[in-house]
Amino acid sequence: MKIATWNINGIKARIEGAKTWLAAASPDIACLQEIKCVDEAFPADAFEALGYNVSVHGQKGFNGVALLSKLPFDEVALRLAGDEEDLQARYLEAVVSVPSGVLRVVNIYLPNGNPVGTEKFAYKLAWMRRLRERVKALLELEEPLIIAGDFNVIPAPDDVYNPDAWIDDALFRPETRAHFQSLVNLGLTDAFRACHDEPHRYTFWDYQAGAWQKNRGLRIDHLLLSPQAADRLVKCEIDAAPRAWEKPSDHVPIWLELTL
DNA sequence: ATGTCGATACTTTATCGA
Repeated sequence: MKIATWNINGIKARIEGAKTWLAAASPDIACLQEIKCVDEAFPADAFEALGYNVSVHGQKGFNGVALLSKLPFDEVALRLAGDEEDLQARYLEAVVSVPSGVLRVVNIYLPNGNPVGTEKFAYKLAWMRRLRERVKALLELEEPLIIAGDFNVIPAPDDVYNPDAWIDDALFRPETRAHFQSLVNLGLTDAFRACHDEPHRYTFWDYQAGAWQKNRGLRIDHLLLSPQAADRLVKCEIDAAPRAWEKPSDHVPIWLELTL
């Protein structure tokens, strides 16, 4: 079973690229972030035509996540527990049935948090604490579980082209990295790092200043696995090719294969 | 290099978020 995550940076602007990539890569489940549209505007029919069931949690203009699955959804949850007043569309959790039992997928668009020192950074850290609480509860189910998405976290200095230039950024602040480590320390496996130890492998290149051409990127899109999922991990790859396409997202897909 | 992109609005050029 192949599971992918991709911050597409606007589904209206990216529908052709998304269809092209999905048709070629054919993941069984795809987690999309930053769809930047309301539920009614999401082009579900285009993905249904490719064989996907579609679940959307959108909002006007910003954020927004969607789950595409060739397997039907048994359960869907659209909110991250812990703050009833948080209305930002950044979370979508689903359960599907697989031959070995169930697979649970949590699709997240974790807050960016810049600039540091503002309420945005406080919101990011609070959101990470809420995510940790949810994941802690889910791990007690002892199921294959994947937390996938745009984490807006650079886990280590080897995951950024120039760590010194990023030390004051919300994606790389010590507090951010500590919160991410605390999440992983619940017993999760970073699927990409379980399969690859080479430094400077990226999932994002800024649109500005020729970042893609100069390979000045960040590894901020992640697939974290429960022990039951990690035991079944076969491979995990970043597909950087779409970054060179016409009208690209600034992120590229990352996917993994599990034996389920 | 203040270098780009996507969405929005009392739109045709600004603003915001990333």
